[in-house]
Amino acid sequence: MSLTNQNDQVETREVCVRRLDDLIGYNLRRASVFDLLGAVAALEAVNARPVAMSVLLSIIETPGISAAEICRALGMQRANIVPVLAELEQRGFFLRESDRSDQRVQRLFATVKGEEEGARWLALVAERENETFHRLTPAERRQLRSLLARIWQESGPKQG
Amino acid sequence: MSLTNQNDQVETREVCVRRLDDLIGYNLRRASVFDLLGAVAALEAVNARPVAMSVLLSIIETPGISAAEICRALGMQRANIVPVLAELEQRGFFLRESDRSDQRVQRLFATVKGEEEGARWLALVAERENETFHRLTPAERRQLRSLLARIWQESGPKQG
DNA sequence: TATTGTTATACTCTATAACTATA
DNA sequence: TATAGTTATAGAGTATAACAATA
Repeated sequence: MSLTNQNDQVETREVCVRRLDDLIGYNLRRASVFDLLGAVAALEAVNARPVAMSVLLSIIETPGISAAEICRALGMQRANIVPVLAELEQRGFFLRESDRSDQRVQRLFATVKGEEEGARWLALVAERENETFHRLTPAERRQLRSLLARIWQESGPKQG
Repeated sequence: MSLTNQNDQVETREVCVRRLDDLIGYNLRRASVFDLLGAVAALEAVNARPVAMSVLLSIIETPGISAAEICRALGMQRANIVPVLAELEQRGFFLRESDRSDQRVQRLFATVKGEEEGARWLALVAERENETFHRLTPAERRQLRSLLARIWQESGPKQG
């Protein structure tokens, strides 16, 4: 027991940080910005932004999801989803339906056009990722995704 | 030869993207934001921001580096480093010295106080990373950092 | 009292254009 | 002409406060 704890303690301090490049967070940020530039470029052809794609895919993947639920899932503020939804709605990608049991919430459902467009956007970004991560093998990409998911997922509603 | 190529082709398409969560970039972004919140919180106690830390550490790690060189290394605009340097200079963390052979450039050198503060900031952020990445083992953290570094490093001056 | 959708607003970060001085 | 440092400004992205309607 105590031996195991001791080993964990030692292991926790095993990662030595001497320079900026040693920080995981720094590399995380640089890689994320690098990737984001690619995603923005890939979505330019279809007049979309990464956040809009995330919102549309949330509606497609969870039919009937509400705006507030999307915000909680994506980690964004309720106020900021309003113009995003307005544009997606104007382009005919989803419909709003009042919840019968709770008049406050609007249930969102993707149209066929919205489903097609969302799938197209996702494919464009996924294709671009082949370039962005061309230095990594498929196995390395899967592992990277798995490691990243473990960092932020199940982290609770508010960072922690 | 052609068999190898075929296998590579197959491998490139092996990573299947059906949902938003399948995108590496999405997980990259979420993990980066999650980490950044921690870094910002860790640096609040010393009145610093992540970018200011990166700039100060650049000066410490490369004595005599110029502002333009820092910008190229960190991937930021020259215009945006001005207020960052102004604050670091005002706090006495580095000195400017005109380059003798080129009067346009200023060589930047950290003071002892600046070196101490930079090391302190780095330690604070590194300590925070132990929380941020507590779900990953030390080996996984090193591998993550290695994978991330390969994504953005040696990517040329302008994304690619 | 709490939540949804919304508006308005502020703040941060980043991007662009232009200027000067030097090369 | 090209670059360094600088200024001013514009644009995203995100955050906060408040509101009406509903629970």
